[in-house]
Amino acid sequence: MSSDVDSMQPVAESERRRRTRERLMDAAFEVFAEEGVHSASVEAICERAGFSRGAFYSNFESKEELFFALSDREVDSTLLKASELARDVLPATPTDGADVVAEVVRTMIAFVGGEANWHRIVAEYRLLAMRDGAIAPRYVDFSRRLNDRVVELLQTVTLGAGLRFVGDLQLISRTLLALFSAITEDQLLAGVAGAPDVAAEDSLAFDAIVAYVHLVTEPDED
Amino acid sequence: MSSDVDSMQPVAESERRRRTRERLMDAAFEVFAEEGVHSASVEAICERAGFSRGAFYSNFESKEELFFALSDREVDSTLLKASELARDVLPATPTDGADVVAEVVRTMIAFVGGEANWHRIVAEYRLLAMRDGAIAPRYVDFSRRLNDRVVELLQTVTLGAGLRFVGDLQLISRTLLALFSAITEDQLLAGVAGAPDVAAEDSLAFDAIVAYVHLVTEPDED
DNA sequence: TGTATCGGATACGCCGGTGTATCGAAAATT
DNA sequence: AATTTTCGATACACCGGCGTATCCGATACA
Repeated sequence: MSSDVDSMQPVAESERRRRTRERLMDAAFEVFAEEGVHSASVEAICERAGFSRGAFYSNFESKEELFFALSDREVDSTLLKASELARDVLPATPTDGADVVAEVVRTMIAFVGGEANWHRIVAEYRLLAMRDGAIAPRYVDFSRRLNDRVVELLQTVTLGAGLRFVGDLQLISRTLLALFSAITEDQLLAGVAGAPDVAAEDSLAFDAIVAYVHLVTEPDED
Repeated sequence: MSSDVDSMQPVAESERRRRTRERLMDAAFEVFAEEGVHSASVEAICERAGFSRGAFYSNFESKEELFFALSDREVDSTLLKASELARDVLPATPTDGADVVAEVVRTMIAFVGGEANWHRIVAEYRLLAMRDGAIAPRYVDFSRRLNDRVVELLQTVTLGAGLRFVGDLQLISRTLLALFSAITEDQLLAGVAGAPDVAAEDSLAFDAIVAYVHLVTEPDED
């Protein structure tokens, strides 16, 4: 028997193994975004990562396990970014524009909108959840945690020109998330079709969200 | 040469052929919703429809062509239903409840919310469009036409207790559509996970939409 | 430096699904 | 009723991708 009876855990994976898994997940992120989880072949993922299928099956049991590992990693990263947005980015937004709300919305779009592939993956994650009872709880949990994070954000943040959110923050957060989804989707769709670079402002949803924020904010007596 | 020089068009398809195509589309509708367009095999669709693959390739060039034909059919049907909603269903909504807005929203959910599979297909349609420049324009067109239809609806409809929408109807429509999407997704997700039958009211998005409608309506001086 | 272990590469057999070519029955046409 | 046309069924060859078993080089350890 082992001399150390306490170390029965699956023995911390080697650094090499960890790197390999990361590279496979990086590759899967791209391939999933481009082709979709179902169409993406294990072969394509391995090729992108510069590994063989042998490496893959040595690190993951199946494509599904890889997808779960990947989604966990990206969900954590997304929640971290949301915190960062509330803590660092939003407070630094310039407040000299004509419409402060539009400025803030623009800032948020710029912050999260660049991640086109992540939006594609979230959209597919949601879709998979709408079909598969094994995936649904995972996605719902992500969705709930993201909403909670945004509620925190709304609680702590005061917009540039002394504007403050009023009303039920849960509901406001839910509405904002729905509208932000709509904006990023509009942008993706425009990008995928002809138009090379459309500004967020071109989206109907952009105006919708600005109008909405105006409805649910009021001057903050400070 | 033909005696009738004018009839060079692809000669109206036979009734039999039309029925076969319909049955194949019906089957594809289900299979696409359950498994997704990519994973759905032509074989599975044919089996569901009670045909062989021979029949399929005699009627459609490929799975993609079938998908386009199907989406056209369903998009038309959806737009028709939206008109029906504005013309027949909404005017008949009871107005005796405590919260007329909630009542109207419930009615609309009941009207469109039953179509779980259609929502799955729309979600995938959107996702495919976000990846493929050939599909994007089709989806954007659908999305735009649906929004226009809802704008018409908002223009003509007056809610039960003499409430009227005020503000930019385009933006309101866009917001409502985003929130309705959110509600139906919440319901689907809850259904797919454990919960057998959750009421629309259990969705955070339901409260969000009721709150929003209150924000953008005012008494109609009639 | 020798040896053991680990981790990725290679090679193999297998299967589901594809698209086509051919055939036969049913329907339309005369 | 005879014949032509239409349309779906059947059969076939083919391929991409899968999962495994085995091998071999690199790395860790003594």
